[in-house]
Amino acid sequence: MARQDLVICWSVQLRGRPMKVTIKHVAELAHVHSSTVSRVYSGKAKISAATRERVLAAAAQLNFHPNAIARSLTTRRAHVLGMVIPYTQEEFFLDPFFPQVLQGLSDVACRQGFRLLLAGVEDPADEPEAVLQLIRSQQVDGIIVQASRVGVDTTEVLLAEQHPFVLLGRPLQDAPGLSWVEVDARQATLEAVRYLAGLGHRRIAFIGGHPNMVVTIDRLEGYRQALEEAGIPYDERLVGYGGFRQEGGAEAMRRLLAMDGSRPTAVSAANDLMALGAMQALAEQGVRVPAECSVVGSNDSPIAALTNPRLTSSYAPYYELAREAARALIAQLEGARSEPVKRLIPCRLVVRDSTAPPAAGRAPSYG
Amino acid sequence: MARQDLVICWSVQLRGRPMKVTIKHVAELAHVHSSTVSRVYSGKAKISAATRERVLAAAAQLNFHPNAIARSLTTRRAHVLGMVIPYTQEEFFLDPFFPQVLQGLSDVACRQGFRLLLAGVEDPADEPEAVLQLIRSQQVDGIIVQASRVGVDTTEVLLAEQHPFVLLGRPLQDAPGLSWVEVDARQATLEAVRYLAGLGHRRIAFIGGHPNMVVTIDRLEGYRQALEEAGIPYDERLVGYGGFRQEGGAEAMRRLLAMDGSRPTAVSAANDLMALGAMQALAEQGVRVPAECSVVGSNDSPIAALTNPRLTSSYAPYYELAREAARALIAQLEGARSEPVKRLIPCRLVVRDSTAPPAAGRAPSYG
DNA sequence: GAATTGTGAGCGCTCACAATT
DNA sequence: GAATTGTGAGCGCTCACAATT
Repeated sequence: MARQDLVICWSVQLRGRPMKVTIKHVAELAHVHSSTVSRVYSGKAKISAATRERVLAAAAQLNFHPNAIARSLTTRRAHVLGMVIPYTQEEFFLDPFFPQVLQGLSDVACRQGFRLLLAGVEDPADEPEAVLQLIRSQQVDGIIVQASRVGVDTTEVLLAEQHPFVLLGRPLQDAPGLSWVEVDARQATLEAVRYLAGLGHRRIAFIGGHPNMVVTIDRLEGYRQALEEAGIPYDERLVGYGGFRQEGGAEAMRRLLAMDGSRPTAVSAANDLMALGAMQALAEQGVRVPAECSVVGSNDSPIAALTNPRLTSSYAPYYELAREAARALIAQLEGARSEPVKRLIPCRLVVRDSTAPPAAGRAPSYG
Repeated sequence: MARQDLVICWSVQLRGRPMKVTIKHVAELAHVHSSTVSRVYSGKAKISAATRERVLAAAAQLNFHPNAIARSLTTRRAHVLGMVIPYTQEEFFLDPFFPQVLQGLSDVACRQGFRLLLAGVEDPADEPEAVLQLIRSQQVDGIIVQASRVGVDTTEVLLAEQHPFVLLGRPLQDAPGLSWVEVDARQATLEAVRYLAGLGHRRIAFIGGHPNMVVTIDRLEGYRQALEEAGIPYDERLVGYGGFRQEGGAEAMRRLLAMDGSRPTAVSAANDLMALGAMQALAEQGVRVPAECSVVGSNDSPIAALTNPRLTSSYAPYYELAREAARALIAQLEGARSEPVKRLIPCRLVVRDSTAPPAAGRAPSYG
C-alpha cells in the first residue's frame, strides 16, 4: 500500500478542501484513458481482463473511490429516494408507523441500489414546499409523499412537473396519474366491528383519530358497514375522536361512559394508544375489560401484546406498505410508461384478551 | 406563468431524460451572465436589487430550481449527513432508540441546512464496508457511525482518511481523534441498583443484553459499584443476559428464580423489553411485582408507562444523544480544527410502580 | 468486421479574476 | 476606487463517436 502517495494526494488542497483521487489519477497510473477507468467502474461496458486488472491495481494503490456526486451529474440519476419528515411532531416518532415504514423503504431501496434521503421540516405547514424543493433539487430521483400531510395542490404540481412520486396513504382526491399505497383501514375496522357484533355486541362504539382525515373516513365507513351487516342501527352518539393520543382515547371513552343506560359494551379504536386510553378510562370507572366492555385497537403496535389484558388489535402491515411504495416508485423510475399503482393492503385482526361476548347481566338498550 | 415555455423545455430530451431548466436559460432570459444567476442563488455575493429581481422573475417564469448535485460537485459539499442502518435487524426498529435518534438527527441537521442519507445494509457484517463506501462516495459530508456495529479497524480507516464522523456509542477502544457520544449506561444502572439497595434489597439481580457489548460492560460496572456502596457482595449467579429481547429477559428471570432459597428480591434489566419479559416470568411463577420482587427497566421506552404495574425505568435521552452527535459532526465539518467530542449524557431514573421495599416475610439469604 | 480503447464535449453549477460602470 | 457584473476554467464523472488492434 502506497501510504506515502496517499499522504501526498491528501496534502494537495483545493479551495480549502482536500483534493481527492480521481479517475484521472488512476488512468495515469494505469496508462489508460480516464474513460477506460470509468468503464471499469460503471460495469456495463466490456473491458479486457488485463486492462481491468491494471486499472483496479492502480485504483487500489491510490485508494481511489468513485465520486457519486459527479456520476449523478452526468447520468442524471442520484439513486436516492426522498422523504420529508416532520421532526417536531412527537406522535410521528411514537407510532410504530415511522420505524416500520423506514425499515420497509430501506429494504427495497437497498436491494435495488438506492439510498434514502430524509429532509426534515420544523413546521408541518412547510411540508408541501419541502417536498417540492427536495425533488426539484434533483438530489432524489423520486419521492415518497405522505398523503395526509400534503394537499391536492402539491400532488398536482408533482404530476404537472412529471416528478416520480408515490403517496403513502390514500389521497383525499384521487387522480388518474396518482400512485398511492395504503393499508385498508375500512376493511380493518369492518372486520373488527364485525367480530364484535359476532360476539353478540349490539352497542359498539368507535373512537377515531381526527375527523377530517381520509383514514378516519375510511374507518367510519367500515364501522357503518359492519353495523349494517349485523342489523344494528347507526347511532352517532357512539362515535368519538381522540386525536390518535392515549389521553384523547381516554376522554372519548369517558364521554361514552357518561351515557348511562345506553353505554357501549364494546369499542373499536383507530389506534392502540387510544385503545389503551379507553382501557384506562374504563378502569377508572371500575368497568372490567373484557367482561363488561370489549376493546379493540388498530395497527397492532408492539405494545398491544404487552398490555393487561393483552389488546385485540387489527395488524396494519406498514412494513409491507412501505415496501410496496418503494417498489412502485422504483418501477416509475426505471419503467418507461408504467401504470399508476393504487393499492390497498389488507389488515388482519389479531384476537387477544381484551374482547369477549357481552355480559349476560348487562342487557344493552336499543337507542 | 409561461406554461407553454415549460412544456417546450420539458419536451427537450437528453439521453432519455427530460432536460431541466438551468442557470443558463435563466441568464439568457434575464440578459445577464450565468454567474450572476449563480450569485443570486448562492446568497453570499452582492447583487444589485434590480438585477436580482430580473433574475428571479426570469427564474419564476421558467420554473427554475437550482441543481443541488451540480452545486455539490463544485463546492465539494453535499450538505448531507450519512448513517448506515441494518434493515434486517428487527430489534433495531422495535427499540425506541431508532426513532428517537432519527428525530434528534433530523432536528439538528435540518436547522443547519443538512439532510440525512440512510444507506441500508442487509447483512450486519457488511456495515463497516457500507460506512466506508458511503463516506468515500462523497455523497455525505460526514457520517454518524454506530460504535457497537463497527470495529476498531473501521474507525482507524475513517481517522486515517480524515473523514468527518461521530460515533454513536462509546467505542471499545478510545483513540485521541475519536469523537463519540453515549448515554451514561454505567451511571443509569448505578442509580437503579442504588435505588433498589436504598429500598432495602440485598439480593439484586442484573439482566444485561449481550455480554460483549460496551454498554453491557458499562452497566455491569455500575451494578457492581452500587453493590459495593451498599456493602453487598457481588454474586455472579445473579447476573444473566437476555439479548435485549423480551423472551431473553423471561428466560434469564426463570433461571434466577430457579435458585431457590437465594432468589433475588429485585432485578435491574438493561432494557424495558427484558424487564417486561422478567415480569412475565415472575407472573408465571406467581411472584407478585413489586410486593415479592421489584423490577427496573432501562431506557424508559413509551411502553414503560403502559404496563401493569407501570415500570420503573431509567430514561435514556436518545433524542438528546442524537442531537449532540449531529452537532459534533457539523462542528467538525464547519470548524477548522475542533476538539474531538467525548460525551456521556446522564440518564434519569423514573420511579413508577414496579419497585418497592422487599417483603418482610421473605428474608433474603446471603449467598 | 468485431472487440477494445481513446477522444473530448458535456452534465449544471461556482469561484478567482478581469472588466465595466 | 468601490460596487457590480462578465469571463471562463474547473469540479469528476459518462457517453457518443472515432480510432485502433
